[in-house]
Amino acid sequence: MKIVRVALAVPLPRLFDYLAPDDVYLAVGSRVLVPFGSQKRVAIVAELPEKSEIPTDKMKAVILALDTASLFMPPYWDWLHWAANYYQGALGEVLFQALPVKLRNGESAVKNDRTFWRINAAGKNALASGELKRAKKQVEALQCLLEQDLEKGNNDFNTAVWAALKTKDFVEEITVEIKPQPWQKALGDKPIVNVDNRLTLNKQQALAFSQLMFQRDFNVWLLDGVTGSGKTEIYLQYIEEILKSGKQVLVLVPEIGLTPQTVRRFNARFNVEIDVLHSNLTDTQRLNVWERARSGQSAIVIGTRSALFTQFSDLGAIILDEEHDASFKQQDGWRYHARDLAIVLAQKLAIPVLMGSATPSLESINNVRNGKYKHLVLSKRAGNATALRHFVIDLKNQHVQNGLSQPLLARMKNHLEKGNQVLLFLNRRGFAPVLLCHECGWIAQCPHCEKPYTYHQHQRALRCHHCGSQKTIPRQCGDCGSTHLVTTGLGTEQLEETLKAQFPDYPIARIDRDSTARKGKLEGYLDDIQQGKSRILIGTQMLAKGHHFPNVTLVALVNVDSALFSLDFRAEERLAQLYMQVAGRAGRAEKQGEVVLQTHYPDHPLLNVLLGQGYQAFAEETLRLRHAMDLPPFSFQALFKAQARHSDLAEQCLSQIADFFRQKNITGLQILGPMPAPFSKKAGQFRWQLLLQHPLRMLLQKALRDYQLANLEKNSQVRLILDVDPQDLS
DNA sequence: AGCACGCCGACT
DNA sequence: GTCGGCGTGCTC
Repeated sequence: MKIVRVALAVPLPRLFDYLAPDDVYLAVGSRVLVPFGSQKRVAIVAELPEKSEIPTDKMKAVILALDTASLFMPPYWDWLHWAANYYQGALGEVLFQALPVKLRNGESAVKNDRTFWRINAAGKNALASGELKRAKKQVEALQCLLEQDLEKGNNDFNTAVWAALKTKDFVEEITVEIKPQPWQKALGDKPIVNVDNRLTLNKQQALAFSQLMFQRDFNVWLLDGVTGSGKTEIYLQYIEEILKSGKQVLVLVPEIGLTPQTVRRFNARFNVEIDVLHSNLTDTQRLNVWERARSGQSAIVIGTRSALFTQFSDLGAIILDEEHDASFKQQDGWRYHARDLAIVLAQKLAIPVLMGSATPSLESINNVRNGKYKHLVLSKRAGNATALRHFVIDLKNQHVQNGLSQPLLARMKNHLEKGNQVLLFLNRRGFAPVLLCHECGWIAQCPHCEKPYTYHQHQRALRCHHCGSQKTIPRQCGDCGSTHLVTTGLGTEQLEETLKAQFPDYPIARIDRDSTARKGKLEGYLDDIQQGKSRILIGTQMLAKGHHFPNVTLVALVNVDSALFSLDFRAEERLAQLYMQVAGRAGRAEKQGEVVLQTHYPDHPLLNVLLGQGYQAFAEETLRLRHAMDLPPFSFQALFKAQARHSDLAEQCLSQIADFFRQKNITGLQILGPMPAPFSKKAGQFRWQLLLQHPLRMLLQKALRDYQLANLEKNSQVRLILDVDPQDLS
């Protein structure tokens, strides 16, 4: 008997040893079925050790080998180990997440046949006789089958429809053997690219393109181009070159960016095999894409964050659009950043990464400065959109109605009466309410940390989220003595109510996570907006990206203050990115566009830099401030989050961890907290957090490894999450 | 993460 | 008497 060390899909930071007969071939990276506790589970062979610490009589035996070879190609295997280590995830969780669901559940990885539904004579008769007219979907399915067979699990009808047709004996299952053929072969005599769709590059684009062509090995390129400057055309022509060299391309886009238009543009340009990984694929379809990329059948794979785990037989480049977008950060399970992981993968594969943004993250701008990334700049806009006018409304001493000032209401009225649409943005990401004086703009601040206190309504208290100190709510402004103190922030529903009362004649669309939770809802709303059925649009971040609304002429950022004084140091950066995107929304067509910002701080220096000098200047100024305060990208962070039914338990758990790091006495390590999380109580759970910060990534990593090795005793009533390089401190 | 074990309240 | 609520502890 030999020993196999396997990884399981459990969040435990260890591997498990099993016995296997000597004559069973088990490759590292292949799957096995093992008994685990009272269940049978799929595991991945991680190592084949000589001996085990576990006594032989305690070890169980592998039930079955599921693969004859590793499911992970060597560079991907190394990369996933690196990722598990860096993001402090359990190897099992990481490896399993990198596989399509069907493979996680133990289904066969090699598919050499495909099963199709085919209509039979009885089905044709049924269709002709109209006997099925009550089962609309079944009729539709049969009609599709008249045209062609449909693959099982890879079509637009659900399993219930097929089950019904099968029992009525109207359809048959046809199994066809398939021989995978590389995409070049599938292409045949057709050219890779439809040349007549290709746009001519302007001087700037051509310069950027020739730089890209000049260095074809591992390089990270930041294509920094304003909206409409033609980033996509560069991507397309770059992809063309990669394809011509016989290699495949991975295209990563933000969640909101994977629209039918994007896919259509790729399909119109290229004749090659393109696979799209979007959120409503079936598990069978996902497995197909995985298999096709791995065996070289697809030339291009387009997808969101998780598409990064597609393996390719011969990948030539990774394109990552909207590099700054928050959706590249996984926010549950093991919390990786797809942009950063893509770069590590590209390095292992010795291929280039091309990422683009109109508003690059400060991390990336800094990486350009220190020479890690190469900068490509597109500053010229292709079209001739009319210049945008912006207005800052000073909220101090204004009559404000649920966050809406009179000048804003007047401006809205004006635009609406001209027949145009109005878009109101509420930026609630990383939101924590702050107490401020409506007359002079004074903010209640912690005297020790010089950071704004967070207003806790139910506790009737102000609390500092840096040092944890607490204070009763003052009745007067600390500066001018006024008693008119207000809290920043309101919700989209509140805003909708107020606007309904103000503008009863204009239909309102509210677009946020809650109102668009159901599938297809967002698309419906967007259609209504396009057709002008909604005149006032209220939205969060979702509405800012990618959509083009030609009749929106007024865009207002209702709630800028909470971003200017957020606990999260990235809030200003996000506001600036939102502002730039929003500015791209208004006035794209012939009509004059206006952007309005409401704030108690019209003189805020960062706001002035952004509005007066643009994003680049804003980024430089903000980087200077981050540098002065040792914040990322000039330091590295890890965030521990604890949740428990009792506040004390969560706090104690983090205190214990904080003590552990304090005892280690690591030079340069800052230990901030434990402090209550900005939303300190959610769904009956109390949330606390502890932030670690170090100027050197390596030393922070070492500290985290020491912590994992120490294996501190933990209370099972506390849920503990570790977020390496957190993007969101709230 | 699952799942079993175990110890208390409200049901036929 | 027992069905099932979820706290606790373990998985090679």
